Amino acid sequence: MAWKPSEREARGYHHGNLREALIQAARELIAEKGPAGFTFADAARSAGVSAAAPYRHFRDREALMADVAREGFQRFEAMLAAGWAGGKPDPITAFHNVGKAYLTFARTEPAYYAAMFESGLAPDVTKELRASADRAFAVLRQAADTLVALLPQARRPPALMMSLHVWSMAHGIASLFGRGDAGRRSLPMSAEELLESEMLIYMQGLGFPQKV
Amino acid sequence: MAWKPSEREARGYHHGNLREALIQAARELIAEKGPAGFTFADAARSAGVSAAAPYRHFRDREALMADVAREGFQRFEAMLAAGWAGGKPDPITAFHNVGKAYLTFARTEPAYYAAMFESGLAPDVTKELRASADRAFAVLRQAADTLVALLPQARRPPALMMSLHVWSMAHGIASLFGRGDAGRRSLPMSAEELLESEMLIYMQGLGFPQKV
DNA sequence: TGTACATCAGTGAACGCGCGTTCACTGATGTAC
DNA sequence: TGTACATCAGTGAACGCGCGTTCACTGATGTAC
Repeated sequence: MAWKPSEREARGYHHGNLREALIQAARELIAEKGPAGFTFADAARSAGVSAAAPYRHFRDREALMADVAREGFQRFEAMLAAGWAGGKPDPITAFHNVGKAYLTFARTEPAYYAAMFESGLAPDVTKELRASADRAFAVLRQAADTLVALLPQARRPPALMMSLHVWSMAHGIASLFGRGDAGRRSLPMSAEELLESEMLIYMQGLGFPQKV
Repeated sequence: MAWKPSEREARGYHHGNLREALIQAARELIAEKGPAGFTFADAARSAGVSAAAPYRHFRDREALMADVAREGFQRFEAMLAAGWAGGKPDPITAFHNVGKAYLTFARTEPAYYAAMFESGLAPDVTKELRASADRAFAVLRQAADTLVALLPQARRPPALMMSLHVWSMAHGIASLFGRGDAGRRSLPMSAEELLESEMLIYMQGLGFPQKV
């Protein structure tokens, strides 16, 4: 194995990117022990820095948590948008893909997901957090807009309502069944299958054809 | 104001019902500050007892939390069963009432709800917890059994799947919008209306008539 | 290119605090006779 | 009905620990000239 400087030697007195390193450390600790399972001091320790250092970047633990959540919503938005893919190959398939992307995010990024939805943070503890959460929801909302437009005018549900319905399905499944962490409830089918079938039945109820 | 003995004077050396008092104290603290927002010592203090006393009744904080959750599931089961009311006046109406009961529970008992679903407890940290959770779910499951039997045999969905769908809807709405605590996301419609419409569309998709 | 200086982002020691946990104890209660 | 005794459910003092937070400090970096 080639010689590698110790982390401390390598970085010297200044860390260089402590802010991001703390967010990263917080994510790892949340993934390990849940959103309540770490302290400000823990995060500093994980980042290889003294307990006083984080104060240069975050007012307190909550401010750090809010930034983890904000970053999470940004990636969440990107993931949902990638699922939607501008409504390709067709809006209905794309809508199902948004649902899949939702669950994939919750499964592959349980720490972000926990910070976003289970950390006890108020949704508008900061303007930035609120805005990034709204932008993520807007992806779902916009997909719903496109979908309802496929229906004859007389039978169009409110797109906002539809997007809230789908959000609640996906969030319900993700938080009950769809997480990497141990101890979740187990199921006779995958979370993805469960959401897929649920959305299918729901959309049937709205009068959508299976394909467009 | 009439003379009233201080709590300590009134109860004397022995508390009499400390176990229940600690569960009650935990509930109040959870309602105030969230499931992570209290310590074992806090609970003792709230119950008016020394910090060592809880050890006579609970191994640690987690054991106390598990008992709060267990008690919560028992009341939850009762509430859902009351909503179902044996399928009266008709199964479809009764099914909607189960959904309403779900949200009512989450709203009126946010502390129980948090202990049950958001405390980070593993669902089977104790046999008793697991069993009480299963009994609550069984109410929903049994209602679904009754409902699917209304459909022509060829179009019956699996009742387990149906009950998981409805559970995820209700849980999703409850945890995103339907709580008493501050900081939840606000909505253009009530959580109840949202769930009612969601279930209606879903059941339409399964081919249920509006009434039976 | 070199030097002086301001600014920034860390350190590490210190503090007070509350928590979890143990322990020998003690007051109250229940029961055998 | 009274007494002795076992058991139970509390007390309160003590401990070690880690956290949050402040502070004067210092090493590194950037910039003006």
